[in-house]
Amino acid sequence: MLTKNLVSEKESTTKATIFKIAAKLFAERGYNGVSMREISEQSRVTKPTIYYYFGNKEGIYKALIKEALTYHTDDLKQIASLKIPVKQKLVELMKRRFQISLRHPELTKFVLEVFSHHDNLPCLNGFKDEVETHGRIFTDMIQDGINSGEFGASAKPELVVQVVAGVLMHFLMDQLNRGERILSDQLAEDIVELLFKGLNE
Amino acid sequence: MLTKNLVSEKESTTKATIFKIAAKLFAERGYNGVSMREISEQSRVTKPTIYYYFGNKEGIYKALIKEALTYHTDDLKQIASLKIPVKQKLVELMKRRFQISLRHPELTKFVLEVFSHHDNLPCLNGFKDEVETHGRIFTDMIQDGINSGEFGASAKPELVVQVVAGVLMHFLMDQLNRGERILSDQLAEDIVELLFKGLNE
DNA sequence: CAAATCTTACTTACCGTTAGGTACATAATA
DNA sequence: TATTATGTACCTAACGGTAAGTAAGATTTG
Repeated sequence: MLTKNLVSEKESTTKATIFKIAAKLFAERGYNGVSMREISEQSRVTKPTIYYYFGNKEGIYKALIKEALTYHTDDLKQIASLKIPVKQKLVELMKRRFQISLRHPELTKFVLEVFSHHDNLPCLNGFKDEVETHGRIFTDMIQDGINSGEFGASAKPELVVQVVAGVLMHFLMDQLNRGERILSDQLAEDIVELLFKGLNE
Repeated sequence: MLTKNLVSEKESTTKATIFKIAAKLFAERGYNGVSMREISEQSRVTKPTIYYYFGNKEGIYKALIKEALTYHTDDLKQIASLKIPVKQKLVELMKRRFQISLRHPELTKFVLEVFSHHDNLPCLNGFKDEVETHGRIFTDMIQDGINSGEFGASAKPELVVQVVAGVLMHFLMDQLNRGERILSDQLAEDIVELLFKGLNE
């Protein structure tokens, strides 16, 4: 278990309320689709209160990204350090990402937004290092699998990373955009199994 | 080759100019990140001219999505009808998507936006049928591969579709967000080969 | 101890700017 | 001349942001 909790799970102070409402709205309609007025109204505080706590619009947005990114990177680090086969690490990663995505869909949206920044917002530039760190931990993990002989040597590590990351993100996105629940521990296992065995078996 | 050309390749009428500029801007900063004023200025026409041709802001956006979606669906249909192994169809699909993404990154962004609608824009609801059609063609194609024994029978068809689609979209997205060129025919072949053989070989 | 001051957490009321959109005049074309 | 295409000038609503003020508690000071 992670030591650090999510802000969105903290006590219901004014700041935390704004944080949670903003997360929900930004996740629903994106940065430019949400106004400060709307956040303030739904948070049942006045606009300047938001500015008091977060400085400006980018301030809240960045705070939300930071929160989500830090959580996911910490989680990945912890998985990477486990003493289990790499294949199991992939399963564990998928399971956890699926779970957090079900529990905190808003924050998951922010991570996806940063990793696949559709609209290039001014805010996202400051997080390249974080993203790179995340990517490096992931790459090292796959490389371990190849080095130890667990994965085939013919597989190019960077390619594998991209494929796995792509599949993971796709399923997260799919869940976020649907009503019904599609993610499950079983699905995580099935996906990794398919990637491992390939289409031909 | 496809019979239908892209609007963005048509002659340089006022309407086509607006269309192209709008595509570029929306792709760069998303629906809410672009103003009609900006489109009009960069197109070097006045605002009412845009309204004359497209009705309102959603009008241009929908026209762009329609264009991109139709093109991609037609292309997929054509690939599905080819008399080659399904594995080769996947390679062909990836190659073509890679190529179109390099030649028309803006329109590719619209397709990705519809398929992975981050911000749920009001405009996107009208395209669910189109998306479903696209998905069904794709699913049928994979099912063919399983039926014919080309793919392993143990693989669940829906899962395979999701995995392949996820990987494809991931690489398209990655290309769109980078400076250097990463997509190539060779990469398309490598990806399909990896998916086919699996990680263990 | 009490008056004065500072600090925190907010609100009221407003700013200048820009958003999407349009009524109407005019130019070009057929 | 009728229709199509484009420009001028403007509307209202909403935007992000802020200056100024305040109620309540903590802290300092006489």
